Amino acid sequence: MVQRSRELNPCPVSTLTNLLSGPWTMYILWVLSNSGPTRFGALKRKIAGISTKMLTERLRMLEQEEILYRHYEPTVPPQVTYGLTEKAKELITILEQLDDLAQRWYG
Amino acid sequence: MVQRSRELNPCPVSTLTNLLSGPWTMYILWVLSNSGPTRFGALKRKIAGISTKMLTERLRMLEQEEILYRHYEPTVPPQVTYGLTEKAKELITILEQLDDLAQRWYG
DNA sequence: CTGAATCCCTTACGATACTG
DNA sequence: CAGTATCGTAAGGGATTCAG
Repeated sequence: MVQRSRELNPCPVSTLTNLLSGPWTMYILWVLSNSGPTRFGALKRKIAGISTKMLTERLRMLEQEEILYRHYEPTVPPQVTYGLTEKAKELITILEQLDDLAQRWYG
Repeated sequence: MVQRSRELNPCPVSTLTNLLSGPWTMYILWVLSNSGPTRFGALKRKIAGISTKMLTERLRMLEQEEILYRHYEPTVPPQVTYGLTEKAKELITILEQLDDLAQRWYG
């Protein structure tokens, strides 16, 4: 159900939370927020335990929502860099508040 | 992975986002926030499509985190009411911001 | 290096039936 | 009414392999 489409569920909040609810999603945003634009391999290393499949899957999804961008450099070997868009930064602001809360509750 | 325990993952934000990432979780909070304390059956009706199992499961989890409380009234038939705790209200504040965002992005 | 494709196994989840 | 118990299925996600 994580992947309910926007069409099937017209509620805006659901659209957003369904997106964020995916595994690793918030964590990916968090890492990109702290590290700035990051290449695929580096991202995978920073997110210990994530599989290639999961990482690409989540990146595609976030890219599609224009929450992050993908920059492809056709060198050999190719370099692909992911970074947050302006849209993402609004989201990050909110995630930072979640972080504050988490610190107080569990920190 | 949704259910990673607090012990295994010491990061506070992960603890919180793992909790919120569960299916229906945010939606349940949302409904309780809008409706005030609500009985089990009513809750189930308001959250169209959720199964009994899922609902109880999520409720137990949120109760354990003291994000909501469970009030049992031993009448016949028994009445059980769920409501948000003070802790939850901090969370709701943040969820409201997510709502704003969602409205602007998808609304 | 950055993925796409395949296989395979686990578990999450829904449906159903039953209890205090 | 408010759940618990059991079961079966669908699919989510890891490991691995291959490709541009």
